[in-house]
Amino acid sequence: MAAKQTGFVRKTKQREVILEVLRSTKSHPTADWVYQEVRKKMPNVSLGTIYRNLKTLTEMGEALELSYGSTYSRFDGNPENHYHFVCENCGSVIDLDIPVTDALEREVAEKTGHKAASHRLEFYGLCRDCQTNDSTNGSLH
Amino acid sequence: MAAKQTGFVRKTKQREVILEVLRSTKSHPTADWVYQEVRKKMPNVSLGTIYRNLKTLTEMGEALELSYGSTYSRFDGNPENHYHFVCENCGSVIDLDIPVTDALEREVAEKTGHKAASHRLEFYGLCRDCQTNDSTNGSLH
DNA sequence: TTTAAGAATGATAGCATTTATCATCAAAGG
DNA sequence: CCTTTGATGATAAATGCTATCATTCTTAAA
Ligand SMILES: [Zn+2]
Ligand SMILES: [Zn+2]
Ligand SMILES: [Zn+2]
Ligand SMILES: [Zn+2]
Repeated sequence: MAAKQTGFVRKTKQREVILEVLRSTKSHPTADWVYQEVRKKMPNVSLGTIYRNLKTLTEMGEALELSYGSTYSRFDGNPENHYHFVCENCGSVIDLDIPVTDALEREVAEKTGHKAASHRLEFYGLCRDCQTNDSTNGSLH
Repeated sequence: MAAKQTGFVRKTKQREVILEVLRSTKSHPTADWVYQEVRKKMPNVSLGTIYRNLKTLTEMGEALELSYGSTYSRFDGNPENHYHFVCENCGSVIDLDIPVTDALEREVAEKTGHKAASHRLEFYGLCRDCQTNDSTNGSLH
């Protein structure tokens, strides 16, 4: 579950491009979206390589894996902890510029005895765009 | 995606037992765990019926669907919003008795313009039990 | 620069969870 | 009792991801 047992991590062109693609967007893309983008630069890349490297990058602390809903993961090229807003109309996942409060973790430790090392906070509702456009149901991409 | 188009929801023995089982535990079980439990009372119940009704119950506001990680969903028989602690050692999901702060949603609306209708907060770390037992890796159930 | 070790890749098969299908059953209302 | 139609059980299928493996490529030592 941690890094490989005896091996080390080699630098590959594939992982480089994958990280490049991941950092080029704020859309918190799925593995398949990354796959399609990477294929534009490396037509022969394998989907398995995408999954493999997204996992490796996450373990290396270069990316975050998000999972809203149970069907698929999204990935985040910004590895620093931050909060997200998930629009229930258009499906977009938006970074929030509000401070990460470690005070919450202390509160949990004090009140419950469970020692939190991290926390995750997400908001669900209507994003700014979907409030003005009164479409009943957005595109969801 | 919402309730069925023209129909209505009938009362069935299956859904009754499923909700009963879901309310009988605080372990935030998976669909398969619910399935095994319901089978003890209704040996011929179908797994499809479990999934179908867990979805229906969630839509009815009688349960919550949680998704930590991307492999499977957990369900919560307590439909009121509350926060969870996920132990990274033993895998258990624990209800937290700390107040739900709607102030966070107001802060998001003020600072970002995105109108949050709900939010979700999870903590990750070592639960109380796993701190005292210095096992390197718990049972994960 | 060559060489050897083994990590990473591409291709593909496999797996686990969830959803769709459909004939049959049964809840609700008259 | 009878009709309507939502719900069920059994099963197939879809989805998202992981495992496998022969081959390729990275790395560091010779
Ligand atoms: Zn939106
Ligand atoms: Zn983000
Ligand atoms: Zn624990
Ligand atoms: Zn709970």
